[in-house]
Amino acid sequence: MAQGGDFDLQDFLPYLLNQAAEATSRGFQATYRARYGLTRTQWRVMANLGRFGAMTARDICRVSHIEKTKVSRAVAGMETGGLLTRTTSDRDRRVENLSLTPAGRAVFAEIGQSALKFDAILRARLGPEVASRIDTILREIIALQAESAITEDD
Amino acid sequence: MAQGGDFDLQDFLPYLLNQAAEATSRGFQATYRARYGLTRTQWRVMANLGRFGAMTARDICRVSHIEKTKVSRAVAGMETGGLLTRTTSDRDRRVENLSLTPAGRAVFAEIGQSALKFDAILRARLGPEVASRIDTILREIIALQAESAITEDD
DNA sequence: GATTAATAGTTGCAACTGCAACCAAGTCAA
DNA sequence: TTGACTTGGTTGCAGTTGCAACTATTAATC
Repeated sequence: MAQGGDFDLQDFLPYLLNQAAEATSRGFQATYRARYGLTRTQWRVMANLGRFGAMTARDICRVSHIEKTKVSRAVAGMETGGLLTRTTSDRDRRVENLSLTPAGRAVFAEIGQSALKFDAILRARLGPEVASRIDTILREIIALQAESAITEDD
Repeated sequence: MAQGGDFDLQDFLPYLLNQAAEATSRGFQATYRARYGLTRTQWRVMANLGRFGAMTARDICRVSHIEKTKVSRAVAGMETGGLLTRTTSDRDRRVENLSLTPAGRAVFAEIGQSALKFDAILRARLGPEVASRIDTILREIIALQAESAITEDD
């Protein structure tokens, strides 16, 4: 029976995923942070709006699994930065419809292009076989966790 | 030629990695945080010390790519929590040798065991083929980024 | 209609983070 | 030795985060 002392962090899947995620994210961060003054959450919000058009904050939370308070603050910042506008819905005045301004769309187009390039370089280095494989696996992992939180009661 | 507007966050490798990492980490976080009051960095420091015995803060930074200030603060907290001791080296009085106390080793053994279990469940769900494959790929990605930061100059 | 519950979004707070600046100790060279 | 440089580790600060508590609006129940 395995003892806790046998545990090696370097083989722990959540740790490996974190390392890989941080390694790749760090490189791209410069693009949206230094060059456009966006936080990561802001960039993600922008990416969703750029992709899907108008959405509510709640929609963004759903599709990208970001905390609603993070989205709230990101949206506030982007609004004052002139990147998006919000209009409260007539049907339900709790709801706000978010959409990128022309300026916001322009920024999205530029960062999006950098992102495509970045992704392509990354995948080129991994090779086509691995590059296509990794997507499937990662999505599987994400889905796994969504469907049921792992409960370990000692 | 691809335009920035074609960009889809859901296919962006850094994003997928982040989602997968967060999904898996969140589940395990409860174990070390709620149950033992450790931060993630503290848990990682502990895992390294538990695995390798005495190390310096600098060593920990090297092997696990954690910022030195994070390590510094984690170590301080763990010391006041009675989980580790530091003794300044005689040869070089800048250096501090860190090692777990018996209490620290006990906690490590328990969390380590939970971690092994957690990892096993995760891999079981993925299936053996994927589980073994993902390690290789992730390590490849980590190594990629280490050897050379991607530079994209528009 | 009044009461209760649910939902969209915000805010306060305490903790965590990253970066740059810092201190103390050691090295190297003249 | 003195000075310039490196290195191990800490600290200050400004920004980000997560959680719980909050407001405002709508829905449900009686």
